[in-house]
Amino acid sequence: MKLLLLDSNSLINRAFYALPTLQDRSGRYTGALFGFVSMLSKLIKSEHPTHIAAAFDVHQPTFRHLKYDGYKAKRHPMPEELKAQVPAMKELLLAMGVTVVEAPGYEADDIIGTLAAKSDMPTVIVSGDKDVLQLVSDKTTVLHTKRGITDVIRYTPEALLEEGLTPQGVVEMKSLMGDHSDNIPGVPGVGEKTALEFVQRYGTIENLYEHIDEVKGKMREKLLDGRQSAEFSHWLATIVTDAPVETGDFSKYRFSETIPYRAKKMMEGYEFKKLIDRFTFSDPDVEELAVAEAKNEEITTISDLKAFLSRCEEKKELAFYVADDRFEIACEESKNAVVRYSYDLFGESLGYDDILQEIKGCLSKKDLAITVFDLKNNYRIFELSVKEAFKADDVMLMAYIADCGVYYETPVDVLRRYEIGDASVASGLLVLKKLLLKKMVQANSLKVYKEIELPLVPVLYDMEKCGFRVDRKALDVLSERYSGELNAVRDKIYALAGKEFNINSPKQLSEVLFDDLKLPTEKKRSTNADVLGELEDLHPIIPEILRYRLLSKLLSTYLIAMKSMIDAKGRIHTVFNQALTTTGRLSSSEPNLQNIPVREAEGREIRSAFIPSEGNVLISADYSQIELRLLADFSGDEGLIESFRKGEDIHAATAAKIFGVAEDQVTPKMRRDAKAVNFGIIYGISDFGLSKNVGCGVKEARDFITKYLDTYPKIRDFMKQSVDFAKEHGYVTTKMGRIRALPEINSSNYNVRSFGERAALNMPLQGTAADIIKLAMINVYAALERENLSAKIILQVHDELIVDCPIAEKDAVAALLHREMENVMPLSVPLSVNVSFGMTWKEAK
DNA sequence: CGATTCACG
DNA sequence: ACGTACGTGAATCGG
Repeated sequence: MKLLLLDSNSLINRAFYALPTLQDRSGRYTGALFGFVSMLSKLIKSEHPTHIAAAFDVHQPTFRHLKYDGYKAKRHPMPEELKAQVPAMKELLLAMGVTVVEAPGYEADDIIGTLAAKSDMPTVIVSGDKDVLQLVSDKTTVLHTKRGITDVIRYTPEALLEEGLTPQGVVEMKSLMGDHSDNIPGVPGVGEKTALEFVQRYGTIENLYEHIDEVKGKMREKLLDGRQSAEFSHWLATIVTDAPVETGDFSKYRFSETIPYRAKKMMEGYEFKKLIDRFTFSDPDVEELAVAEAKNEEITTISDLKAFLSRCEEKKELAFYVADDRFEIACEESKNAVVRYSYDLFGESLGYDDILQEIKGCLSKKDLAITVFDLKNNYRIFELSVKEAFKADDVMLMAYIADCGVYYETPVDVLRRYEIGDASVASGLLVLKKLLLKKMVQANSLKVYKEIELPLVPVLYDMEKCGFRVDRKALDVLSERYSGELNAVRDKIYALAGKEFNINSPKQLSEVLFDDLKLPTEKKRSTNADVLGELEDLHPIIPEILRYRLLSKLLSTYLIAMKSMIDAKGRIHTVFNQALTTTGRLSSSEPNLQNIPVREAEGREIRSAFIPSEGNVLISADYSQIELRLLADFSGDEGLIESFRKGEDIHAATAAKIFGVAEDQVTPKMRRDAKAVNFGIIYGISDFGLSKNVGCGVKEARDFITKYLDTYPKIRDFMKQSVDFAKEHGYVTTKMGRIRALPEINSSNYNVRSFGERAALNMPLQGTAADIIKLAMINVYAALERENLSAKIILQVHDELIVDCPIAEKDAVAALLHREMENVMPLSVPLSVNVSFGMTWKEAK
């Protein structure tokens, strides 16, 4: 959350004088508009405000002005060329979704002062005037446009202090030195230098006059003569914080970086050619759809509800949404039923369960097109068995596929994004369904939704419901063992440091290491394992700290937290988020079962607490090198393809080739380095990143990469083609047509652009792997059912499936997993799956 | 609530 | 001259 407050009059003035006189074809003046919008585009990019208020002056004589005759009267009159642009600016801002705020008789800075005072989010004020510096606080920063429109200085309390001022000091300064442009008189004969001196010494003018005896000579006379003027100036210079503007509900100022399409039309009218590219605009189809705002109809009786639902059945269309306090139902875009529920003990009004049962009755009806947001969660809401899991369109998944890269938590988020009124959610879902289907057809990604995401929903629901059996006692034993050792290690660290401190605090730890113990550091005082690893031999405290970190991580994240999530049946149920990652992977949370330790021995022990159901065995089936195989397929590189076809150890084979030795001459280090390069390629390699990972110089790393790309020349072409495609189209895709938008790829910022280039390489590989395992899950699930096997998929960890399998089915299921997973999609290299068994997850590896 | 750290693929 | 591997979630500290 961030609030951006624009001192619009000041900014539009800056813009006007900073730019030459511009006119569009029809002769309208556009210079100030252009400058203002250009500035705004930069602010949006750099600040990412969630709320914006553009404050404008509305001059009207009020008592505040009348008290001081001549106030503002002397201000330069606004040139005609600028005057005409002010209303045009307001119109354009409104079109862009920026709230324009005015209050008769109040200046823009009074409005800003009020909003800044009342907002409870971080606030950034943008102005060309220095008055607003008095509003600087820990919460509020000021961006002062120094010269032109691009030069800004950011004022925080600290930055202000460096100029020798406090926020209040800004007011005190003005009271003494005055401000010509604002017609604040100040004390005649006192300039900036003197004023600053007094303010630094006395703080306030009030205090200055209390100690006026300390001021000598002519200056004292000037001050005494100007006292009244100083006090009056003080009053004038103080920005008010009680202007009559909306401060109760800041949602009025909400702003979305997706700018309404009609603003684009307006900008085109003003001929802002390049400037337009700096904004993201909403879909042009959307606004015609958005016209129809649905009528809401309150339903209060069970018979009305029944009637509405049977109408839905007639229309063969049903969209619904379950909220905290109500259900919403619709069968057409123009009408939305709202059914509020209450907890009425006498059963006189509609209760949650009554409504739920009524809707539930419709779910199994044939020929009824159901639309919801987050289908899997709706299965849970209706407490459905897996058999009852109904078919429906899921707008959350549609938006995830059609509008990739934007995370939508609620249907309201999607409705807002498409400017569709959020007052009627269920009918809004119908509008969205139509729109998003169209988008997917245009983008060629409908298949991903229909054939991957949607059929995956009941599979995931079943997995979540089933859960993973956990041996609570085994967790207890580990907790005991690790917390005992943790205490011992903690004492050792205290002894070595010579004091007690919070080892969990990176700040305190770095003070102990780099200040108390004087361990060497190159400017970064990070305490992460990489840095500590380099210091390992320099002090005996380092290995203890690493050990402490390891143990406390295991305890807090995997032992204590995990235990609290075991249900009455001794099982843990994760939640798979299907619409979150930018690549198409799933994510797992509450708890995350996709990051249970495996790499280190101690951590791996935790897997021995994960066990099969009674009478079952765990089966793990993981794809071997799936992303590298996809790299081989995508690039068509013969060398890499050949290695996979022959079933070679790919890292060893790579090492042999890039180091030019026979395969039996490959040392472990050579294989390790080759493996790092293989991974690096998948991540969108950089010499620096590789050098850090391998622990060699950047130059050596560069040589590695060159040798690698000479060995597999088509990979070089593939990398270039991927980046070129992304630069041209602004997105990349997987083999199945899943899309990731990559606006970063054409950024003028090197770091942002480089990130885009790496993501352009990585996403098609990681995303296609995600598509493949999702398809495999659907196929495995169907095959298990078809063959009447009662084995259950219980977990997916990106390239691996865990199955809870009756011992009698063990061999059949293993064969099934091989068959379904390896034949999910034909590639120019084989997909290879390793299957292993165990009575604990640790054994099944 | 952001930053840091570390667990996984 | 710049600062870098891709994708996640959870615990913890400290403002």
